[in-house]
This record gives sequence, structure tokens and C-alpha cells, in this order.
Amino acid sequence: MPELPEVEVVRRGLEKILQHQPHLTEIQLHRPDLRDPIPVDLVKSLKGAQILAVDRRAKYLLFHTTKGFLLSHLGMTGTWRCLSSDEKLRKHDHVSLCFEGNLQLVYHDPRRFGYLDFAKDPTTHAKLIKLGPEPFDDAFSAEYLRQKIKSKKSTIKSAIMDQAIVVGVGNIYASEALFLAGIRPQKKAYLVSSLSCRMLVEKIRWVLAKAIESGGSSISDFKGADAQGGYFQTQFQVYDRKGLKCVRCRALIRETRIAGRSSFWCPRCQK
DNA sequence: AAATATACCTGACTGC
DNA sequence: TGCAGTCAGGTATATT
Repeated sequence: MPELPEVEVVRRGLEKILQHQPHLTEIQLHRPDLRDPIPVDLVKSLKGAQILAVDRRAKYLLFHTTKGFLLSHLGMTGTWRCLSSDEKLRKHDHVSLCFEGNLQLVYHDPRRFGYLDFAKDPTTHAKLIKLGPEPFDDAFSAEYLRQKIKSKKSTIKSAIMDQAIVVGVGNIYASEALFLAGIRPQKKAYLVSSLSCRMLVEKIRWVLAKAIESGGSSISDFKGADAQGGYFQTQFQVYDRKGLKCVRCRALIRETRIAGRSSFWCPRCQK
């Protein structure tokens, strides 16, 4: 489901729900066998902890507590939602975080590609340590990007989706940012000029920011923790628009598979 | 070493 | 209606 904008929208929803900094009274693992199994000692590590904040690093949510951090990656289909006291658990509800005052947050994930872990210090966590800069950070500059890709033989689309180069860009926003920057997704990364890198950094930031403003993209069943779907999908310029007219030049949008992922582009606007 | 392919899962949708 | 095939917002691991 989620690229950076969707995860950020979820983070903001959770932050609001947990703003009074409740204590965790109980953690229930209904089904811990995610793609990476949830470690059982997470329950005892977090029991009684008080929520201080909900942060985000890349596509990971970080529940910051008095006892350490709960890391949550939503994979393709993960969601967090509030469960009222009279509601029953549904199929694919794998974890319950029970808080004082009848508040219960449920992790739901049909495909179980999501990830949950406890970390005392997330900055040294194996999953986070290899990640590149946040797209809105000054470290993600045109010069940095050019340096990173100048000898890369993969496509530029694969490069910007590489979480070691920049975090948060997934399959949808990669196609969108490349369209906005006028670069074909299948172009070899080392052929992308410094000037194009400048454009690309700008457009990645712009499209991610716009998507956050719109509450994320709700294709299939994405919902923020406040149960509201986003509407950025209505603003897609190229994604899932194969055969439709380019919004800018009216040429027909094409679809190409790059590294196994569908990629959409305009043959006239992108070089 | 780096680039690409495959695997991990379930559900929704297509075409027969 | 059912059944087989394909595809999906991600990422770790295997294979070239």
C-alpha cells in the first residue's frame, strides 16, 4: 500500500490519536508470522510503556515510548486502525496495542509483508542503518543524487526507488516524479545530467509533498489511521493511465515493465 | 560487485 | 458460478 506520503499520513493520524501519551496496558500478537516473524519478546519489552511520540523514518513508523521504539513497516497492505470496545477482530488483524482508557490500535495486513520490531535505539537498527537520506532533507541535493548515480548502469527509475539512495519513493511516485522531471523511466541512470538531477530532486519533493497534502493515494483500500482515504490518485499524471492521453501534450501514455514493476510514461514529454 | 529475477502472501479482477 | 491466470503501493534473498 504505502509509499512515503501514505506512511506520513498514517503517522499524523496516529500522532493525533496518541497525543495524550497513553500507557500501553497490553500487546497481543494474534498472528506473529509475518514475512519476518514478530519477535515475541516485543510484548514484554513494551508492556507498560508510555507513548511519547510517533515518528517516521523512510517508510517506517516509529512509536517512540518510554521503554524504546516500536518499529512498524506496512509492507504492501499494512494498516493501523482504532478498534472500539464493542468491535470484533477481523480476518488479518495480527496485533493489538491496548492502551489505558479502552483505546485499542489494531495492525491489519492481509499479505503479511509488513514488519514489526522493538528497538532500544532505532538509529543503529539493521533495517534503518542502510537507508539513504529523507527526500526533504538538505542532504538529498542534486549534487548528491548525481554523485550517487553517475556510474549506475540500472535505470533511473530503479535508482530513485533504491532506498539506499533516497527513501520514500515507491512505484507510483517514481513514475510521477519522472514524468514531472521530463525523464524516461528506462533511461540509464548514469546518463541523467546534473541539470536533470536538479529537476528530479525538485519534482520528487514536490510530488511527495502534494500527495501528503491530499491525504495520500487510496488505490485499493488505503486508509489513514483516522479511517479517511486520501485522494491523490485523482491527480496521477501517468500512473495507471496506459493508453490515456497525456495531460500535458495529449500523446498516449505508455506502460513498460522495469525491474518487474509497471512503469508509466509519456513518449513526447519524457526524454 | 552490481543488476536483475524470484520469493514472500492474500485478494481482486479478467477471461474462459 | 467456478476456475485459472495475472496483478498489486515493498523488500530480502537468490541468481546471473
